[in-house]
Amino acid sequence: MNVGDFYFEHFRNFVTRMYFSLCCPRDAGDSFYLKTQSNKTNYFKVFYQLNIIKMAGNVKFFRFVGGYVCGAAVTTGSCVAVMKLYKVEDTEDQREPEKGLLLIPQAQQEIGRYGFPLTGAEIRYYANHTLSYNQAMKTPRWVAEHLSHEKLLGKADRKHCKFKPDPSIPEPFTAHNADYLGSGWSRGHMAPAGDNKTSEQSMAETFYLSNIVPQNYENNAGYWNRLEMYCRDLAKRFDDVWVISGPLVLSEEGADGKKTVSYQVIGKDDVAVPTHLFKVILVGKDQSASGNLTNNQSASETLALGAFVVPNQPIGFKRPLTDFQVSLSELEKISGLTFFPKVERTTPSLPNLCDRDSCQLMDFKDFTLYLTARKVGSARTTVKLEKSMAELKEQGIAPDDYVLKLYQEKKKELENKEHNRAHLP
DNA sequence: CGGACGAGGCGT
DNA sequence: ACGCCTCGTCCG
Repeated sequence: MNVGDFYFEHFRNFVTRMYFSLCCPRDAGDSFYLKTQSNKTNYFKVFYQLNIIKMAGNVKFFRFVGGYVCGAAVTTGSCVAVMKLYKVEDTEDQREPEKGLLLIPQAQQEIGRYGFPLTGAEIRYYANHTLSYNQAMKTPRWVAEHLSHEKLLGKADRKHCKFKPDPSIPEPFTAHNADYLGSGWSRGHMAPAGDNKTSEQSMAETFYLSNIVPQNYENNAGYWNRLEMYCRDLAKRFDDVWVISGPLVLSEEGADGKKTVSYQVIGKDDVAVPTHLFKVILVGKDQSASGNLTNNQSASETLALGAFVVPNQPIGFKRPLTDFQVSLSELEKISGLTFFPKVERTTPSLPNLCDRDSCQLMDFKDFTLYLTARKVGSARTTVKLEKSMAELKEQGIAPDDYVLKLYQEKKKELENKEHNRAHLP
């Protein structure tokens, strides 16, 4: 195959794909997608939007457009133009491979006459998180978020939120609360509620079951919780923190040496229970103020990345986070995902987050003090208040100044309240 | 911070 | 009478 044939093949493929993409049903998410495409694909956007609007439902017109694009490109005979189109194809492909397209070979038109299978894996956008859903597992494939110091301030309260099916997920593919309740598994957030203190709306959206996976109770409230806290802590030391989290079902090697993938499903919807959870953390410092570096240069010099795979089971305080760190390429291989595709993969690989930062989770003492502070702050009776403090003592931990101050303030408040109530007429 | 669960009120 | 929701309580 010579160079000309090579480009022609890709060009033909592109045009064919575009043809089908115009014919396939598209959901509400797609128009949003168009608005968010990079400048690189601008001309494609215009073409797409104009024609989808003007010619909706007119198959003949689609054929005409296909021919027009084909003819125009061919007559220019420009390799540059073809390469440009090829680039666009790449972008589109990566985004929604199931809605592929186009023209040509008669054979493809016949094969796709009634459309190709849809996976529902398109990217879904929420106020403060983004995800791709797995309709077979009834869980997300991955959930992405961006943390910053400012975004973590706020008073939104999870007590006002409820777990519920994501209204944007088709009913046959969504999980329900009943699947989880009494199953022995808790509803574990991928994008944590605690990352959405600034907005009741964005916090409420993290309670959609599209953002939830069946998670071991102790893991959820313990180790994974502390990992999420560490991510929020990173936002104090770095300008930007990007986090991508999701479930995994990893194979296990049996006594006979055969590797097998096996996982529980729960409820009438058969929600898949992951064997592991992953979290990829990318941090960056904004150096735009400090110099004349280009964006790319500054990015490559200030980014650091850590990838972690944590078993979906109780994990104590003895295990350091680094025990669960894996290389990005390793995680990509087992997850089937390519993370942060816009970050240049040069050698050597990105700086290790755990070299640039501690990767240390809160220890038992600090974590227990933190929980005690929460309980003291929310105590509604002096009995509960004293109980929280007694528990702390039982665990051999002396209250620090913060807990002590909180305790004394709360004690006064509750004593007054209870005294008044007792003397009410 | 992360969760579940039971009692009681409300609508059918 | 039953199911659903809210609230309060409980645990790590």
